[in-house]
Amino acid sequence: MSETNTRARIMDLAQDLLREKGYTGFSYTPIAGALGVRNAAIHYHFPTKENLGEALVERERRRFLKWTGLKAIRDLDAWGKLDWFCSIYERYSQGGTRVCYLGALESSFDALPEAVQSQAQRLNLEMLAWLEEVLEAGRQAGDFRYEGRAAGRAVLIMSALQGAVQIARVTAPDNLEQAIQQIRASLR
Amino acid sequence: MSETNTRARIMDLAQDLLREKGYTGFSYTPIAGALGVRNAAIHYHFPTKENLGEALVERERRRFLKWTGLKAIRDLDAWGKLDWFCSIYERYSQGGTRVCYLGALESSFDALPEAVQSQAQRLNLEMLAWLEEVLEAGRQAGDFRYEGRAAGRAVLIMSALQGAVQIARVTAPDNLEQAIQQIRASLR
DNA sequence: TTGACAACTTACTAACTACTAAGTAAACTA
DNA sequence: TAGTTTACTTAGTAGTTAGTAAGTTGTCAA
Repeated sequence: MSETNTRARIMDLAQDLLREKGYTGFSYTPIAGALGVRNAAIHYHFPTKENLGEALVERERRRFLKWTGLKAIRDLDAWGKLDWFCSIYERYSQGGTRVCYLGALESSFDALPEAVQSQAQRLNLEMLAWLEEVLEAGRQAGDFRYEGRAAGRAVLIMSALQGAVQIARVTAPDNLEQAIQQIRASLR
Repeated sequence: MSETNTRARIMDLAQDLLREKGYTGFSYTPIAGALGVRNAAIHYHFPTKENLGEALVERERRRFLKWTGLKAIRDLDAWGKLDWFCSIYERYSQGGTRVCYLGALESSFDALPEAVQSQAQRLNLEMLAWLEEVLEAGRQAGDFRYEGRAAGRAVLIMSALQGAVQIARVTAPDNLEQAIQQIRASLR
């Protein structure tokens, strides 16, 4: 009865449910069902839903920080970095069936427990800060062309990606690609 | 015991709750509490939550179609129309406390009853279609400058506004204004 | 081989969810 | 003024939610 990776499997299932139905829309029972395990087993690994939610966003933050620290990413030029950032959202979208973490959490922010709110806020700020730096450096290197502050441009691009995965899900999956093309076009 | 506008007051309260906590995060009880009325009174006006949700989005669709049909809006130039569209989201944001209808609904789309899904989809397509037309006409008139299809640009702008009200709520309310400035800058 | 521990189980609980049936009081209508 | 309708009420329902306490079993270390 070892199967120590149950914890990780819970998180993977919870992640999918969160990004399908939102934070208030997912519960322990379907996770337990999919894992062939009782409800209380989930509570063994994550005593409260707040713990699980926090762990989910924390893992995503660790992943983002790990990736952005990688030489392979750091060595990319400005366009390469932008493409990588957009590809995160293409993966989130999963062909128009899901939305991104922040989109799923932020639209029901007032219903989130405090620990989840603060993790979501931190992930948001970390992604925004990284993107701002890429945009600033890219403009200075002559790769990007845009007006105004890099911080504002970062908000625009991240907002557009977050909004586009949501809109793509209810209209056409292709709309995410449309948005990404336009983001690229607006930086030339 | 007349007070016939209870129906409208229910909708107004439900609207606020929906845009604070999302569809699955709001329930009849707090609405009844705020109105000083019993739970069952809400069910008298809206038998099911699906009915209430549908009525909410339908009303928003009617409003959007009414406004866009108005001479005052139709007579605006391209920049004026764009500004009006952005102002919808400034109103939605309410100083960074709420999100827009579509953002609230789309991020938990798989948890919505069918009637609400289809209303949300229709509102989305109607807004996108209107914006596309404005962008196309604006480019032809020489007001806007951008590359690629107008439909793609419409997705970009609407995605950005929808995402920005969400991001503004958890970071800084000012971020919506930053995004709007950048939308404008990217059309010049 | 014993005892501690990890990873569960069974069997619950309290609170909340959407929803309903039956009754009531005031207003409007024939 | 009798009957109908409108806008509720009281008093429930069944289902789901997050969470808990106490017991069970396999693994491993001393």
